[in-house]
Amino acid sequence: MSDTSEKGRPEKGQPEKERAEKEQPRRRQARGERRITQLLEAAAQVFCTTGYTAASTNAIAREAGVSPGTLYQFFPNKEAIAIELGERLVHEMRDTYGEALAPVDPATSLKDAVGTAVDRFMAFNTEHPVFFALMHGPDMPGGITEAHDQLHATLIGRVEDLLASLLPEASAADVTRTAHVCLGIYKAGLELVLAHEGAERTAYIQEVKDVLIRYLDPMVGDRLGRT
Amino acid sequence: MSDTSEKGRPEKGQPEKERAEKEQPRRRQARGERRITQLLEAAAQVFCTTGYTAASTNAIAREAGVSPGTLYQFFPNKEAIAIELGERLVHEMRDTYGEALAPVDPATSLKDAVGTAVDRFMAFNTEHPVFFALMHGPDMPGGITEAHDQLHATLIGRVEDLLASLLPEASAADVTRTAHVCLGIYKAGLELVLAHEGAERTAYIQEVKDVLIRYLDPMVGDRLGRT
Amino acid sequence: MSDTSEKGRPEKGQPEKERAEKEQPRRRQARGERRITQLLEAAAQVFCTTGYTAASTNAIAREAGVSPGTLYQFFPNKEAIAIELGERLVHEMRDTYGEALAPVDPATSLKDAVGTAVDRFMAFNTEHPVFFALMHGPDMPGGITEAHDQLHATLIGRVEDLLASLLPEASAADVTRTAHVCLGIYKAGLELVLAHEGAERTAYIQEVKDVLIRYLDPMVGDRLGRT
Amino acid sequence: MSDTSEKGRPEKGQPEKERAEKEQPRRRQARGERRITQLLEAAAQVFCTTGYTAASTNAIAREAGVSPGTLYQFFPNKEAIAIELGERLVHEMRDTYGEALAPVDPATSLKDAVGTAVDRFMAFNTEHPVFFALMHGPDMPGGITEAHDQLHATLIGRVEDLLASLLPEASAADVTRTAHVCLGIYKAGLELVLAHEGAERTAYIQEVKDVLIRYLDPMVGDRLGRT
DNA sequence: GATGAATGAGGATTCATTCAT
DNA sequence: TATGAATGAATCCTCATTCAT
Repeated sequence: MSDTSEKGRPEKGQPEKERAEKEQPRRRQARGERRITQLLEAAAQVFCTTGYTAASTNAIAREAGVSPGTLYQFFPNKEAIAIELGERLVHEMRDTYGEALAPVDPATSLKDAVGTAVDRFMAFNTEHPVFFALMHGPDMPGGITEAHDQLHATLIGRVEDLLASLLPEASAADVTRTAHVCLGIYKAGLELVLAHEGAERTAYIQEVKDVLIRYLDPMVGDRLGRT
Repeated sequence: MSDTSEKGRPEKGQPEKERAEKEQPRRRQARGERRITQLLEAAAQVFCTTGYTAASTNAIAREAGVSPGTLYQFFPNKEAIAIELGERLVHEMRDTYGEALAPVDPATSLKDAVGTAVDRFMAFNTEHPVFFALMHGPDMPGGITEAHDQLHATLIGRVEDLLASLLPEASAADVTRTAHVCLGIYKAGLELVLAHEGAERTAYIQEVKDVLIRYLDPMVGDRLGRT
Repeated sequence: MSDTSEKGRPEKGQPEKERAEKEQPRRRQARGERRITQLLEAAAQVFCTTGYTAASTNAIAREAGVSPGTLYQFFPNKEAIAIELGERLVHEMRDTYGEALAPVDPATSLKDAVGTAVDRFMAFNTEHPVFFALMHGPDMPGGITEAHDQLHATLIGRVEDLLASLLPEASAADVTRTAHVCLGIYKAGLELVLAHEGAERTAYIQEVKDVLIRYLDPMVGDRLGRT
Repeated sequence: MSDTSEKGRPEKGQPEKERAEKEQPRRRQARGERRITQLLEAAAQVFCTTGYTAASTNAIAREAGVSPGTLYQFFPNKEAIAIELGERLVHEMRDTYGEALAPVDPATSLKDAVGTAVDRFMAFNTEHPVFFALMHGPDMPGGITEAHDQLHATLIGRVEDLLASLLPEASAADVTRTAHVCLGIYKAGLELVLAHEGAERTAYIQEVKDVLIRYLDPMVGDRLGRT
C-alpha cells in the first residue's frame, strides 16, 4: 500500500455533501440541492466533452445555465466539483448494484464472478460516461488531484473487498496489488470498449473478462465451479 | 545518450538548397539542432511534470532557457513538439533494441518472449518517463491529438508484428484487437510500475508479465517450450 | 450626447430571462451598459488614433481603464466592437437626422439636396471621427471585415434611397452603381476635409458638393429648380 | 498646400536606391540589385495579399525566399521597402507613359485629356495591384507613414502638373486643392473598379471619367474642343 | 442566494529586429 | 553577403476566482 489512498476512504456514514461547506451547518435547502444536482450534471457533461483538465468552471456554469458566482456558492473550485461528482457516482453505483460489487458466495465460479462484475461496471460506465473521465483523471502523471485519488481509493477498496473473498489466503499487500492490477486492466479495457461499438465493443468486453479471469485463475484456490 | 546526435549526422539528407557557395556550409544548423534537442528535453521534463494537457509552450521555453519566440522557430505548436518527441523516442527505442521488439523465433517460449519484451519496454520507459505522458495523451476523451495517435499507431504496429508471429493463425482483426488489449495492459501496468519503487515495483513488473502471459497463453498454438 | 443612452432606455426590449423574482430587477445591467458605452468610446478613440487594423483589444481596454478580461465579457473580439460601434453610429445618425438622409421632395433642387446631405454627413462625421475609420475599414484589399461590410451596406442603402427619388427612371443596377460612386466621392472628400481646417476645410466641403452635383446633374431629369 | 508633401518630392535626378544606405557609397553590385528586386517583388506580393499594415517583414523575406537577415541588409524596415517600392513604381510609370502623364496640348479636349489619363492610370494600376495598396496606405487616419506620404506627394505633383496646364489661371492653392480632389476621386474610383469585373468594371471606369470631366469642365476656360 | 461584472495573470503565437556564424 | 537563430514585447484571448449589487 505504498502510496495510494493516503487519505483513506471517506467515512461512508456521514452525508458527503456536508464536507464542502462544513463550517456553516445550514439546513440543506431544497433549492440548493437542486442547484447542486444541476451543476454536477453540467460538470459531468463538460468533463465528458472537454476532459477534466480542459474543463473550465465558467463552462460548467454556462452549461448549467447559472452564473459563475452561483457555482462558487456551492463549490470552492473545480476539484470540489469533481470530488462531489465522484462520490455521487459511487453512491449511485452502490444503490444500483448493492453494497457488494459481487456477492462472491463460494459457489460462484471465478468466471461468473468476474463476468458479473465486469458487466455491471461496464453497464454503469456506459451509462455514466463521466466516470471514465474521472477515473482517468487529469493528464498529470502521478494522479495528483484529490478528486481522482479519492475516487480511485474508493474503487480500489471495492475491488479489494471482492478479491478478499476470492483470495482468502493472500496477504493484504498482495490483495492490494492485485486490486490495482485488476482495476488497471479494467480501466484500460474500458477505454477500448468505449472506443468501439457494436460487435467490436462486445468483443472487447469479452477480452477484458478473459484477461481478468486468466490473470486471477491461478491465484484463486480450489473454488467450487473452478473454470 | 541524453541528447542524441548533436553533430553525429552533419547533413541528414534533407535538401538544403545551397545556391552557389558550397564551401563554408553547415554549422548554422548545428546550433539549431542543439536547440531542438534542448527544447525536446525541456518538453519531456514539462510533460512529465505537468502532463501534456497542462504543459504550456511558454513553460517549455522557460525550462529550456530560451524565449518563447525561439521555440516557435522550430515548432509550430505544442502538438508538433509532442510528435517530434514521440518520433525521436521511437527511433531511439529501435536503435537500442533493434527492429524487432522481440526476436520471436519459434523456439522462444511465450514466457520468455513476453518477459523480454516487457523488460525492454519497462527499461526504456523507466529511462524515458515522457513516454508515459505521450502514450496516455491528453485528458480529452475521444479527441486525442495527432501526436498520440501517431505514437499509439506505431506502438500498436510493433505489438502487432510481435503478435503476428506468436499467433500465426489469427485473423488480422483478432491480431489488432489483441494488440490493443496487450498495449492497454502494458500501459496500465506501466502506470503502476512508475508509481512504485523498489521491491513493489519489481512485483508489479512481474504482475504485468503474468497478466500478459496468461492472457496470451491460450491463444498461442503449440509453441516449443510452452509454459 | 457623447455617451448615448446611458439609462435612457432601461429595458431595450431584449428578452432578459428573469426567472421568478421580478421585483428587484435591472441595475445589474446598468453597470454593464455603462461599461459597453465606455468601451465603445475607448474603441472609437483607439480606432481614430491608430486605425482599425492596428488597434488592439488590449489598447482599447487600457484606454477604457479596464482589464482585457472585462472587454471580452462584452465583446468576443475586435470585429464585434467595430460592428456594435457602427450600428450605434448609424442609429444615432438616424435619430439625429431622421429616417431620410434627405427629404427629397421634388421641389428641392439637386443643389440643395446634395448640399443638405453633404452638410449633414459632414457634420456627423466631423463630430464622430470614428465613422471615417470604420468606413475605410482595414488595410486589407478585398477581404474587408463584416463590420465594414455592414456599415458600408447600410450607407449604400441610404444613398440608394436618396438617389432613387432623384433618378426615378434609372435601373436598380444604375442606382446602385451611382450610389457606390457617390459614396466613394464622399469618402474621398471626407478624408480631405478631415485633413484640413478652417477655410481650407470649408473649401473642400464645397468641392465635394460640386463634384457630386456636377456628377449627378446630367442624370436627374427635369426637376424643379434645376441648377 | 496645408500639410501634404512636407518633404517635397524626392530629387528626381539622383538614383533613388542610394538613399537607404547612403553612408557607404559602395559600388552597386549586380547581385545586390537582384536581391533588391526580388525583395520588392515579394513585398508587392505580400502587400497585395495581406495589406500593408498586416504585412510582416518575415513574410516578405519568406516570400522572397531569403532569410530575414538578408532583408535587413537592404532595407532598414518595412517602411523603407514600401518607399522604395513606391519610387520604383513611379519610375516605371514614367518610363512607360513618358514624363507627362498628359501632354495636354491645348488642342486636346478635356474629355480626351481625362480619358487618356484615367485609362493610363487604370491600366497601370491594374497591372500593378500593389500600387493600390501603397496609395491607400495603412489604415491609419492621417496617412502617417512616410512611404505613402511620399508616393502621394509624387502623384499629387503629377496631377498638379497636368492641371496646371488645364487651369492656367488658377492659383497654386486652387490647383493643389483640385489635384487632391481629383486624386481622391481617382482613388475612390479605382477601388470600385478593382472590385468589379467585366462590363461592370468598364462601367465604373466610365463613371470615374464622367465624374472628373464634369467636375473639371466648369473650371477649364475656353479650351478648344470643349466638351 | 443569485447575478454578472471585474480581474489580472497566463495561455499560444507573431513580429520587427539584431547577432553570431 | 547570407543565413537562420534569438529575442522579448505585444498580440488576442481564457480562466479561476472574487465582489458589488
